[in-house]
Amino acid sequence: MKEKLIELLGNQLRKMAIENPTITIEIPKNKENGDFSTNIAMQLTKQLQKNPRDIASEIIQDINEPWIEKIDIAGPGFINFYVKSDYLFLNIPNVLSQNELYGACNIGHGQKVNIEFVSANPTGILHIGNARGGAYGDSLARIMRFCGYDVTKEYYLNDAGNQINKLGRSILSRYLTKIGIENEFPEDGYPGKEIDTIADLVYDDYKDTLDKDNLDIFKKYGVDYLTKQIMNDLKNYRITYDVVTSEKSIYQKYPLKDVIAKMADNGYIYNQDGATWFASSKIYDDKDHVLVKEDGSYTYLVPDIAYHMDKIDRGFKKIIDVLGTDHHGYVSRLKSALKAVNYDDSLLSVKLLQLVRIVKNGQVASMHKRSGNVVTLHDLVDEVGVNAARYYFSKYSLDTQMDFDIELAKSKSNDNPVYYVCYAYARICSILNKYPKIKKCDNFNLITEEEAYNVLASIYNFPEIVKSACQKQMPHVITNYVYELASIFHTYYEKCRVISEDEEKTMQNLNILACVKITLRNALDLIGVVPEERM
RNA sequence: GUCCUCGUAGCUCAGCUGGAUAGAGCAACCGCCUUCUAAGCGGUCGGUCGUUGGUUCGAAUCCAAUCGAGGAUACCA
Repeated sequence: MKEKLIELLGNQLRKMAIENPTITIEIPKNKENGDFSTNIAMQLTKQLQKNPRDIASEIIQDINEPWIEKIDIAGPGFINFYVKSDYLFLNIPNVLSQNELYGACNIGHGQKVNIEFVSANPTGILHIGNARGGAYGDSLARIMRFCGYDVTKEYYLNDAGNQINKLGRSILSRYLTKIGIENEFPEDGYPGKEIDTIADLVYDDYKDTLDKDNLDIFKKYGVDYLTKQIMNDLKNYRITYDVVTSEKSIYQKYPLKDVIAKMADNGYIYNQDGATWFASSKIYDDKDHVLVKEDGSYTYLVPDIAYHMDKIDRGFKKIIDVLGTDHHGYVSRLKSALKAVNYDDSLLSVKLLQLVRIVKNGQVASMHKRSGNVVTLHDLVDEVGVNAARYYFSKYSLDTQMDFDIELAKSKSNDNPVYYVCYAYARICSILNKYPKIKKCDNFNLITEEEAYNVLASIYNFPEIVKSACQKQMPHVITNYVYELASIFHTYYEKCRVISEDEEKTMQNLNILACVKITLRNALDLIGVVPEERM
């Protein structure tokens, strides 16, 4: 419909000798302002040196289309179109036949996209901050896939380096204590309960035969166990990955020496104070950074550069990293580095999410691992369920600083709007289940209620909403939409009885219900929520 | 100090590539269950869009300054 209007307006403007105007058609918030609206007349005021209302009337003066009921010029110069509502009814068979594909499009044209998210180090189990990034990354992936992108969801597993050494030493310490050897727990070690569990596992297999020379065994047990836990927690949160890339494998594929050599060839490397530095300030950064420390070991940046080279080499045209805002300084470093190795850094975009703060008894609590306030993803899903958790985190834009109130989440979970939306779905199912066979209608002459039009108009908008969520890379657009559709549906439900003596009208209403069901389900799927048929 | 993000109703948030009287939910108050699920519906109350300037026919939206909150500025990852 929008396309039709744009074409029509384009023709009108051509008659006025205006070529290639950028016409935007929007759907007015207020229904009194028509079904569709454009502000083109106001945008042309400068160019034409005329008052916008005059331009508008000139544009519309000889429009005579059967499908347009009325055209108004309103306010400062908006052109409002009132379209015959047939187009809403025409959409019904369309929704029913597209079914789980309703709302999908192909603006991605199969372009290869890599979305990396969560990627927590396997040194502990996932917490609530990972829940936010996870919900975002996974939903974005679903949306982009729905829009025709070839999406790879990826987890970068840091199974090497300093953090893992710490992990190994932590487990070793617990193990030694267990077999009665006195030792001190590493000051910078990981204190979690799971460390004890892993030490037990090692003991089960090796009894008391190990000592500090077997650090590699402890590291391996730690990484294996925690990776399994992490993946399991994510799976229960409805997140699965297409690819898990291990840091170790990157070392083999891209020897870190070579990476640095390449940067050196391009003149971005210098030595100072016994360390090897990257002159990132010559590119995007305001500071230089160390790549090889005085003791000869690499900083985390080097494997990360290699890893992103790998992503580009694998042919991805869009590379999206989802990170916490505390990594914000890292972006210019990494982009500089990619440029320094002659890779196209514009392929990489980083989504920064504000950190989740925990509120306990009205107080903002620190969520540091040592503080004991860590809320794990596992517990969260246990307490409130996947649907509520996914919905909650998909509701907010990435740059709101979210305060997560533990008590609220636990005690008043029924206030979560996810139930409002799922309730709409359950109401629909309850009616549809009474009619195992629904005849597809092609005539909706008995549907006259405004509430029904509103439902259909909302459904009609869905594909646009999906596109916009995809382009803006903002899944919360879907969440807001789904709530609105549920609300419009509830109103319709209260106002118009679906089932009545009039069989034909009942059938026509059931067709509408089926469309709402499809749209709700498709939209919820994009944010990882699976509604129940009953509640 | 420098850089980034945010500041919208009592609370939690939408709206931000400039457009029509700034929208939801929660909270408060008033109505609605003999009929398809009341986890619902209808209504009332509630806003100097942090502040001050600027650009514009038009600014919550863009620009500058300023105040406030959070974050980044490691030979940690």
